[in-house]
Amino acid sequence: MAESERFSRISSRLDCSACKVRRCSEWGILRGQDLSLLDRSKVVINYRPGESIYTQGCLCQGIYCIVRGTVALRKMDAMGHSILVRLAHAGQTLGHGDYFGGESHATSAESLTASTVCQIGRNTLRPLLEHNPTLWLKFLAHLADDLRRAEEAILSIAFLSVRTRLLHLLLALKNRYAGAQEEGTIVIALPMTRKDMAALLGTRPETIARTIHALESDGIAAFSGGTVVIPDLNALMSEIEPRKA
Amino acid sequence: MAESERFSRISSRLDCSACKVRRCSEWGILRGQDLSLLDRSKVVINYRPGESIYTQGCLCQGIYCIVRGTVALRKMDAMGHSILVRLAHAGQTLGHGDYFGGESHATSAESLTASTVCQIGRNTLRPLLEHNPTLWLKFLAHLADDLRRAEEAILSIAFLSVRTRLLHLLLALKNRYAGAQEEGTIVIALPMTRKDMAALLGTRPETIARTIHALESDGIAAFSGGTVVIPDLNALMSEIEPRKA
DNA sequence: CGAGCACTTGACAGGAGTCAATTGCGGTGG
DNA sequence: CCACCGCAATTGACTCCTGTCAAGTGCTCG
Repeated sequence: MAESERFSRISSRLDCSACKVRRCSEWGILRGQDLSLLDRSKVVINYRPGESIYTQGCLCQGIYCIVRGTVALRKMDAMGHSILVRLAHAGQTLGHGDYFGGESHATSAESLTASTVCQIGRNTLRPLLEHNPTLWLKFLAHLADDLRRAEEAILSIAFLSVRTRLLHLLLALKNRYAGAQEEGTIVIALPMTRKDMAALLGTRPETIARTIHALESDGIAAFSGGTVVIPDLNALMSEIEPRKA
Repeated sequence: MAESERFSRISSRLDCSACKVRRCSEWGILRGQDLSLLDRSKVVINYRPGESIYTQGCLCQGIYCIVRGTVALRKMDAMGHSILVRLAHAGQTLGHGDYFGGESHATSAESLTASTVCQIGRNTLRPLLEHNPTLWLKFLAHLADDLRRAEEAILSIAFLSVRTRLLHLLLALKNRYAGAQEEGTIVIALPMTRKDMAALLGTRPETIARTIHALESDGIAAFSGGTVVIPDLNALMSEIEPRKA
């Protein structure tokens, strides 16, 4: 592949002070000395689709910041079953839970698209936290949000049908992956396979395929490869919203 | 009830520096000024079984530390379904996720047994965190652990049968609620109702009753009201452990 | 004693998992 | 250029676990 010849694992230098995604992330509050320490110490790594960023059970070396691309966090149990815990996007931080919680990674991170990730090691992180107490708060807020989402995922797996969960997923994907939309019609470019959708909803690929078929029969959504067209968002919404008792 | 006449909502003073559970909690690192600030500022509240400590959606006023008793954290969705997110025991902290993550509580806390809880308000917490950076780390580690457990709960609901999940639950309860055991026989005093066990496993009370019946038929566990007897732990374990492929 | 709740049990239906076969697509190599 | 391989996706057939509805029991409390 021509592109693979041009691919370089370690990026040429990226300037943190000019980094757009930094401002939306935990690192947005850094200034002066701290910012230049971050800039000097970080390691910028490029990943191709499907490549592993870190692996569940392995030693946690630091914290990762996504500059570009979409990353999937997966978790496996003892029997080899695996779920997709969540998707992470540019500007978001990875591995903070593992870094603060224990020595090893509780999940695996895999780049879904071509991605660029900055790795911030322990020795960099420590002085940054000492100089910026606000940074603690940022990570706490992030973790608290992760926890809230995980608890909501438990509720949704326990009580909602696969069909309803899939509709919720489409709604969530719309906010980030919706393309040009014409007169109320919504077009979403799915960032993952059916298999991953199944892993995200805690079900199996076959069930996803069947549910997709049902949605198409009902005219709620039309799937074609990695693209979904939702002709009428209201129809989708009205099926999601809890009926009054 | 005679006891209810003696019940007092606000406790007479408890001395933090003599508090045994404090040493196992986040507050164990506090010394001197900070410790006496905590001691002066905390509010000690007693709860009877079933009483609410805080409610999902309400404003988060601070952080809670359990001195005595067992507390259930519940979460409800828009349709009124509710799960029991986790149990919390003496020495554990409540509400830290909500305090750092947002303005309102993402779960409700309800005392299952007679409990005593210390409330630490925002104005107390702020100076404590400023003087003790380690405290940040403690809360981060606690949240990271909560998150890890929540993710494992998702895995278990998605892939394990109710029967297997119930066995896992018994195993977890054994560590904390197992009473006097004679020659390998394990006796557990359940701290909750069947309904709560169902809410903890993401299923319904009827299914719990049926699964309990099946376990008794198989001689794995004998339920009698709030007591479980497990005659052979190995039989239970061998059903849980993943079979080799 | 009656009300209410926790728990149990039965009958029943349906959603979702499993196994298996088939199709379609993209990449590889001859 | 085309055959072949591997993987994603689909579809069918079938099972059964689990939720739902309903009735009944036993206990506690007022």
